[in-house]
Amino acid sequence: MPGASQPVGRRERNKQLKLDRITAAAHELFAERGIDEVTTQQIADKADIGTGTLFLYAKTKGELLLLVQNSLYAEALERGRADAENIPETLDAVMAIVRPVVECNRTQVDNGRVYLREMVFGDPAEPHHHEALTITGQTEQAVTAVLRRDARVSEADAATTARVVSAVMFLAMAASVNVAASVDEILRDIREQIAVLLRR
Amino acid sequence: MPGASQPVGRRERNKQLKLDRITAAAHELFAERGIDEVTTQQIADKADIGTGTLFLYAKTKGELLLLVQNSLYAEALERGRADAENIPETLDAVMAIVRPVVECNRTQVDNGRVYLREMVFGDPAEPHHHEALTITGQTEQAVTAVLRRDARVSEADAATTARVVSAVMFLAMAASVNVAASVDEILRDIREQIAVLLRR
DNA sequence: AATTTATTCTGACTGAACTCAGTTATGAGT
DNA sequence: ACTCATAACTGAGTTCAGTCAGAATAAATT
Repeated sequence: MPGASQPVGRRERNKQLKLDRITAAAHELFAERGIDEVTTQQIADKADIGTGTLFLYAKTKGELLLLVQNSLYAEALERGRADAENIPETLDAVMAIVRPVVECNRTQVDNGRVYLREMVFGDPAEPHHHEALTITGQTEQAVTAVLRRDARVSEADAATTARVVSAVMFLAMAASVNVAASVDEILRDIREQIAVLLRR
Repeated sequence: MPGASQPVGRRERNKQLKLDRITAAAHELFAERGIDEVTTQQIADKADIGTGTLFLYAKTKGELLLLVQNSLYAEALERGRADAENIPETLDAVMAIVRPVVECNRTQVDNGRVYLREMVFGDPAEPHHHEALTITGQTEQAVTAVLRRDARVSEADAATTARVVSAVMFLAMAASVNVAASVDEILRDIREQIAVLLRR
């Protein structure tokens, strides 16, 4: 019997099943109505678990959003990373990484903004929060990698520049000034700032 | 009789008095315990008004924090602006503007972070929120003015660069990674990023 | 001065996130 | 199979920000 080396009891299986149900329920409701129009009670009901149980799997409602969205951002990053490889010009390559992230973020504006809010102000000790930060870190690394190909950017500055890019992205997506802005408008906004950053 | 041109009735006077009491109460309690350890009920009690009245003067608890702290940030900006005037080196001059703001923000870490959170994610239609954004705008203008003195920075780029500086400041102060960081550590962090931004 | 109108105040109430003491299910030991 | 210990679950209960229908007060009008 394959896999018998790791004895996985009913406990583990049930836990995984519940987590799956919670993730599915939260994902669906958040996508449909936006996080602010959904109560934790509704998620618990849809996942067919008790109220208290929900909070065993995610300490806060915000964590629940991170749980649901992290994988989407990870995919977006992967797409951007691939796109960037074939683009020689530095600014264009950086923007190739940025674009899918912004698109992902703007699928639902409210959810996107809450996601960012949780990332910066949430509790880093929580697992889903930590994963979100990891994705941001990987995004910065991808940008760093692109910058290293550019002779104008000193090796030492690449990582710092990537952090700045990250900060610019964050504010462009999060700022209430931009709540009504389209993906392209936000991308233009970000591009302008990164252009100045790279101009030397 | 001077001032009779603007008839100020009991209504107006009472309103001002109440606003003053609310501001004082909130200021004191927030400073003492931090915003998260204070309930709106306690503020109302201390200001000697009803619960509902509080929310006539500030729509949310967050707005209350903005109401209380805006003037402090405005003062910090003024100090920085003055300091920057006598500093010829661009990076140092920018940091002279940054420093008092960071100091102000770090007087009480939790309050400082919530202030930033409200600024980015709060409702821009609210008056105190709007004022906070104005102060940020003025900070960016002060940075812009300093940058314009630098021949390396093109006139057209100055304002954009100032926005980037603003984004860097925001994240350095807000990020949970830095909750335990000292003012000097945060300043070093910001300086490093701005240095790269200005290196050309 | 009395009456009407408009504004401001109020605290009991609501809604929703999150908790916790008690219950139930699982697996280990005998 | 039975017992015990531990982990997982539960929903009534708590807390607190924010609301709202009605009371109170100030101004305007007669």
